[in-house]
Amino acid sequence: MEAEPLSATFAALSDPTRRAILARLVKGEALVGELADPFTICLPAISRHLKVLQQAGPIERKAEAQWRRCALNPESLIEAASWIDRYSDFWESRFDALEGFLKFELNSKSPRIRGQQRKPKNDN
Amino acid sequence: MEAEPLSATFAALSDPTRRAILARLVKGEALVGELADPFTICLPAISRHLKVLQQAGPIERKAEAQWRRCALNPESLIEAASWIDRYSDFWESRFDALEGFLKFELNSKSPRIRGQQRKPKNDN
DNA sequence: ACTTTATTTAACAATTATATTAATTAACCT
DNA sequence: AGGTTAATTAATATAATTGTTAAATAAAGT
Repeated sequence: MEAEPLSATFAALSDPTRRAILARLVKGEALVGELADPFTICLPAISRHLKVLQQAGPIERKAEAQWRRCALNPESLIEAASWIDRYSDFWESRFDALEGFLKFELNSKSPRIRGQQRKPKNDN
Repeated sequence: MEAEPLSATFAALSDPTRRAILARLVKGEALVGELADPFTICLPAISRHLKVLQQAGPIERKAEAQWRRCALNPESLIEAASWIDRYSDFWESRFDALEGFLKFELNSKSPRIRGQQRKPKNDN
């Protein structure tokens, strides 16, 4: 519940329960009860996590009678990813340097393709 | 200062002072005093922020006499970016849907290139 | 040895976050 | 109307975060 959008988004992502909720929602929309199901913590706690996620941006909730259907709203996640991406130049140049060092003497100076160094997606 | 690496990294990024410190370090290594300079908060507070950043991964500190030289250590940032990237498929399919809608009737069904939809890098 | 410089740690206060149980709201069903 | 279901809010306890000032560490300069 930070004033700055980025701070709020990163804070929202800093909790494993909330990340698990997002991981669930990427598979499709869900009601609060469905989201709460896999967790041992009480429903009000989940409700608060959802509120944090909504206020920080990553999810939206629409009322359907007595239910609340939750869905991903990726805009803020894009903002967060974009912020971290400022450092991709930095780490890519580092990887390039390492790669260059490992390949030195072989086909040195041959142009290399950038990007795609990012690690494969893993769970939670 | 979370047990889980990802939680710790996102928590570290959730503070604007710490993000500003990282933004400074991408331009090159710096001593604690230099990092503290632009801020109005006291030095011990900065020192703690640096400790949080180090324990969460994004920076490393090496002692040089009575100085501590701080440098980026992008590994954990890559992990964080990778985590968010799980959602890129989701938001890209959304953008594709929007794009497809806007272009409907024109050259519909023509294959489109994926990726590069990410927003340009902005400050802090 | 004494002082200065750079940084960290300790002690403390204020704020924020998280979980729990109990109470409340709101819509549906009969 | 009365009861059930879904979810949120209130009240409360506890823990974590952040900032401040004062004290401690540690190396360098004199």
